[in-house]
Amino acid sequence: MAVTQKYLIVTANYPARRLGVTKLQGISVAKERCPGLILISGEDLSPYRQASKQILSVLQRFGVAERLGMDEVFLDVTKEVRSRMARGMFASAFIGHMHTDQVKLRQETSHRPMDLRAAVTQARSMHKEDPQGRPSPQDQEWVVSLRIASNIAAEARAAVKAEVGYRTSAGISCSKMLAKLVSGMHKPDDQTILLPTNAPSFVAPLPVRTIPGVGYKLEAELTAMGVTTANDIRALSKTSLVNSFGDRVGCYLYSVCRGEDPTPVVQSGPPRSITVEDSFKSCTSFTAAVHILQILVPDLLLRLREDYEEYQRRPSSLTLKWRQRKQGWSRSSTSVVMPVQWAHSPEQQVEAIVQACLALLKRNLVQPFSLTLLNVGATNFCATAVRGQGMPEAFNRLLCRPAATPSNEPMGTSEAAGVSEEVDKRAAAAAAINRRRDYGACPQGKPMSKREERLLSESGRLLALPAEAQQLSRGSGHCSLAAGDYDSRGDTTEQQHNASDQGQLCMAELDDMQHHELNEAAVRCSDAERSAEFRAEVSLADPWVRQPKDDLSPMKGQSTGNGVAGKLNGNNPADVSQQAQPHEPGSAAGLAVVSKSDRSPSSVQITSCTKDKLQSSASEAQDPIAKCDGGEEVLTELQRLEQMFSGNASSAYFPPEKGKLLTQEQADLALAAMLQKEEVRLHSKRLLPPSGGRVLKKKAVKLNTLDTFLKKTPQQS
DNA sequence: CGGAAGCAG
DNA sequence: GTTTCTGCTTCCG
Repeated sequence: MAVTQKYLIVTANYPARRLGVTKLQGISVAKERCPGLILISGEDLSPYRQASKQILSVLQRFGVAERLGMDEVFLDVTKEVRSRMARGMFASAFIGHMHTDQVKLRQETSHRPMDLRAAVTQARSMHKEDPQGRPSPQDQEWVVSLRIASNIAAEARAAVKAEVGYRTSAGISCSKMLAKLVSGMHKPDDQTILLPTNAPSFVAPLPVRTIPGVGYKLEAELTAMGVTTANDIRALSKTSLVNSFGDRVGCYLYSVCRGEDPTPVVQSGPPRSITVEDSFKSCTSFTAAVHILQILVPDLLLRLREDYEEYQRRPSSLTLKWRQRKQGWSRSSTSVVMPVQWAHSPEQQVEAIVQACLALLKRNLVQPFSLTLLNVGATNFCATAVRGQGMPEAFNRLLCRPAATPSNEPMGTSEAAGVSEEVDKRAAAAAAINRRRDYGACPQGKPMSKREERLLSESGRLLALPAEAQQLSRGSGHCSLAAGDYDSRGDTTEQQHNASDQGQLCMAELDDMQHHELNEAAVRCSDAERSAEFRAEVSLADPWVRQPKDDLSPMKGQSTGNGVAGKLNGNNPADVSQQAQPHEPGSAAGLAVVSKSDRSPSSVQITSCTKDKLQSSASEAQDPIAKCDGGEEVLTELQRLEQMFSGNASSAYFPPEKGKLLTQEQADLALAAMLQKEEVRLHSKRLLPPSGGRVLKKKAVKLNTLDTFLKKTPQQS
């Protein structure tokens, strides 16, 4: 069995791999090698996200868990090891395969040179004897703690199997790098131990590419220097490594080639970004790009809604990335303040994002272009306010999530959304994801003909699969996604049907005039304006926001030249001093559990988080603002703003963001800007009588500052 | 600070 | 024929 995306195999189960099916293989090649191959569409990742979440929530019971991509987790079980030692619960034996220098390695595939496998699968050793020889006291301490760690790993994996149903593999050692290196040694469904004693000789002969953090580029650079193995790196001085590769990478390489890795396991929180993307052979016009965005954006919004339900947070930035045909791998990207009003209807939200993306695209590209990928994403998440907390009820209704309600209280109106409705939404979204297709592209990587290319760029319309590609999809039974898609399009217009019959599905042309207007409006609305609006809407404080580095780093500014490499993938080197020292014998045990599922060979996503900060910051944000009756109608925007402004409540609505507290003045300025803008809007719609200066009267001082503020902000252009 | 690049699965 | 769909971190101007 294999999972597909577009025309590629993205992962395959072990029987298929044995027959030569590999990751990122063309489906046709895979079918040749394995005619009976069963293909599963992997376009919708949500089942994998869910599975990953379940697995992570089990593993988290055993220690500090750090997600690595979609299906691997680092677990630091130091605490549990110590606790067991303190209680006298010593393990009588290792569980798993002890990796020693005697065990030969083999390369699993040339496709993935970084994967290490033991050449000879030893008889499964549940009670492997301790290594022979006379270990030093230090080594002996490691033996004791890693014996316990290997038992914990076995328990954790057993729990995953019992509770979620997946087989897993694990590596057990004193650091992330070592645990990871040996984790796949006895895949599937077994674990491998590496004693720190054996680390230097284990690492030395490895090709540099096997070292986590050494990718394609770094390997190439090293090779150019005549360095191919970890041992070759050892010949280089730390100074020369730092000179060649910079502080971070240089120090990391220096440590790692000696079998040492000081990077700590860092508890993973909720994702810091959520993105959706689609690739295609070609997209040459803004109109075509809009079609693609209209498929992607609803999916993004659904994921954001789910994220909101889980974490009560909203993103404050919208990012757009694209790849151009000629540029190969590189992606360009740009971002703006998230243009969405969360109180608006889903349709309005989609439209707002699509138009913002279009504006970004227009700012960066001129037709005709040739995009091969679009990615829309949300980042900079901020926690939302809690209902109540001294906010006016109108504000609560508009901007806040509901306060926790007692279980016996009847469901509110909007929150009552209902479980079935949620399920419907998810199903609809899955259908939407499955509507993703190759657009102008063909499966099997068949390029578009010149004529098709020309048609695409001339008409600005989107072409779908040519007839022969449809035939292929239908006939072979693979890519059931593509075939089923056509059949299930109940809403196709007549025009589309006709086009489809000719082998070219022209998706409905949008009303260009309408687009043009909307786009102009989007461009007119400056980022600063949207920013002000948005900040009012969300963000009291982000409970998961990272502490500013200064706070975490008492050693900031000090030298890191003590052999401690900065974490390659992300930590302040100073953190190490405050966490378990992986190389301090007996005090720590790193454990990597590599959770590679067999049931569905790929998975994703997050679980836990700490919410303690939310309450405190929310209560800090309380402000003695004018109370409103709960039962009144929703205020008009202008009234609402005025109320906030006159009530001196601005700071309540522009509270800490990313650890920074807006000053009262800044908050007032932002609020005043919103107020002014809203007045202009209402005037332009003739909803207000001409009465300039109304705002000015209220807070003359502030608005003087506002004038200078606006002058300094070159947003008129 | 935004965007590019590199790494990861 | 270097490709999928993500997500993270660091570097750099």
